[in-house]
Amino acid sequence: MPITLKDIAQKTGYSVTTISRALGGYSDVNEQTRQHILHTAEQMGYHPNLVARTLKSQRAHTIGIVTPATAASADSDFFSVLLRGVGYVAARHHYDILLSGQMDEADEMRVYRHLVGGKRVDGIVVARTIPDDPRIAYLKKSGLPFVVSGRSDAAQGDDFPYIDADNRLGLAMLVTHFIDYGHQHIGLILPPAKYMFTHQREEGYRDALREHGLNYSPSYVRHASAMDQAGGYEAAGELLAAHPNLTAIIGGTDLIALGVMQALNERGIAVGAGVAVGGFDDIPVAQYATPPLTTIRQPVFEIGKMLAGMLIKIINDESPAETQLLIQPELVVRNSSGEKRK
Amino acid sequence: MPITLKDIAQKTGYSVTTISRALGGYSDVNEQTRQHILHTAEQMGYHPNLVARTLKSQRAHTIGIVTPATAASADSDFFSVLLRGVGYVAARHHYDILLSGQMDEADEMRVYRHLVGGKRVDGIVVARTIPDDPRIAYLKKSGLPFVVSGRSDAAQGDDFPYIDADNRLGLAMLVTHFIDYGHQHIGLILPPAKYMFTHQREEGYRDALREHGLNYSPSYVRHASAMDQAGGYEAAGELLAAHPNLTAIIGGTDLIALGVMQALNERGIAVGAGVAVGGFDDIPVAQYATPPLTTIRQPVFEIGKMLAGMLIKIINDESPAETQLLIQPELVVRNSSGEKRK
DNA sequence: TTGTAAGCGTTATCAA
DNA sequence: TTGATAACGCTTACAA
Repeated sequence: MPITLKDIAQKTGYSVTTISRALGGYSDVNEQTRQHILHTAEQMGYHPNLVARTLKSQRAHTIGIVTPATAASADSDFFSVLLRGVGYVAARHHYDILLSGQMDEADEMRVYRHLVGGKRVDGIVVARTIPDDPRIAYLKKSGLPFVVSGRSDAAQGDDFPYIDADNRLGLAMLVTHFIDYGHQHIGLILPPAKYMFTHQREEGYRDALREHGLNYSPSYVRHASAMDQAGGYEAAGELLAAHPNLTAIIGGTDLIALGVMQALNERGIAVGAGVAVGGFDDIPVAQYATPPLTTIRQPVFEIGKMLAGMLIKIINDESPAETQLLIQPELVVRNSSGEKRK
Repeated sequence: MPITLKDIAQKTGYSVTTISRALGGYSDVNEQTRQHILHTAEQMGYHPNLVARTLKSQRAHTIGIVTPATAASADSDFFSVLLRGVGYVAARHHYDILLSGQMDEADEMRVYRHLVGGKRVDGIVVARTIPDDPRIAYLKKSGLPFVVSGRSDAAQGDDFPYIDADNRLGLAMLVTHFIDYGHQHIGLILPPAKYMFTHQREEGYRDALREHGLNYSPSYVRHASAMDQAGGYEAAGELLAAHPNLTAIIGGTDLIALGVMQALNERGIAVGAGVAVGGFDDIPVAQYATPPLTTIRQPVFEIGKMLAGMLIKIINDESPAETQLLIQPELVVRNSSGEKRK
């Protein structure tokens, strides 16, 4: 049913080789011949078989991404926006995106091998790093170009191309903001410890406290069981019970912060005036929360675009100007901060 | 660098054919031989080249989706969630997803030809239909399996596999709810007319009014210039200026409804008590709006899952039980409805 | 039980 | 300027 070079060859009387060259725009084809071939191909509705072309050329013009097992959950917003950014730039370079899904987390390395070994992609985008990420170790060995959203282990130098929001700085900015607003007892509810950015945000918390001469109390810090509102709600309940003296609580993500707000509401504590709340990410919901949520904005869509640009350059041996980028996030103050105290 | 069947053949002394059969689990291979080959393949780190396999077998185990040009905009939530649903089921059937992006809307048919002609996908999911959708006409001709989120033209029978939320019913439910709450003058701000679901929702509006013996006034209906908050805001301004007697306004999507709320706030009209507002879609933001937004919930993630299941069945000639599904949406009453009037 | 050979549709090398 | 021929890595008749 689909038209091949052979079909055009038969119809025009030329060899497959000549058809290929005419369509490929090579100079060593008679102009008349080319016109005839182009015209015939057009009217026959020819479209190259990209599978065959990829097999031969070893170029797929495709970027691979593994969708996280959590993709069905609330957190998936981050991934969706990143993907959109990658897709935006990919389309403009005529690259496609191959999404390979995992059934569960244990499945993840299998999917990476599937993607790398399958030869259908020229490069891979890795998202949501964990400390000492095995995917990165594997990709380094594989030789396939890849870029990473996030870092994996600063101690080991992170010697691979990445773009990361400066999570440490972001959380430090938020803590500094609350200190500036007169808070001395600031709680923190972190996402699960497995994620790399969790540690970076925690570090920012400690750094900012130290910098302002405040005491760092480990018991002010808790991990939510999951990176969603329910996790934040639960952890906030525990934290509030243990430390009624807290005047501000930071959620390690906006969803966690929404859970914190929920817990406060339930206890009749006014968000802002009673206990100030801050989040991280600036998801769309943040500005619609009641009160609107103070948070740290990171440009996820932009990061996706930059990742794709970087990866495509690497694929084409163009060596991008920067291969390790730390993006400065932005403090967005809203009413969940309450009034400045003094 | 990557290991091929040939490499294993050389190492073991068997022919490529035997290697292929041993790995493929065929019965006509000596058990000892198979063990030896399996073991060697394993320790050499063999992974099949899926490009070659696809070229030979004409099966890509991949589902194609074209990302809309609007994917960078606020509306893209719908697409992201649908994609997640498709991906969820695809992964469980060991199918991958090939995303092909368009640069702009004019580019769209080119991308579909690219996807169909390229032979890298076994089927395609189409989203966000328009009346008389040319993509559907093209896919029908192409012979490639496809499923559609949405219908295209009821008059022509929509003779293709689809799953659609019952938009007509959904909006009728919403109108009926407002009528039940005592409203007689209900405005409607629709998304752009190019989308199929816009017309279905408008139909639901008219049907419900008629059913309850209320007059349908075309001037109560406006189209937003875009399917986002700004579009809703602008159109609401015009509508309110022209018809100060309206006591309820429905946004054709939640984002439009948020724009309506913004316009009301600006005029000092209380959402709910002053003018009731309703939306459609139940995006996450809806429940966080102030006041929370009454809306119609459609199970987009579920629809994505069902679409993938249906498509994979069609690909495998399993003829799914249902190929044309209308999903009943759900009315979610929140405070933007205000109190029941009498 | 194993091997030879052809073919999927393309591109590249080499002659003519 | 054009055409045979081989090759990309795999699967599958068909032989042996």
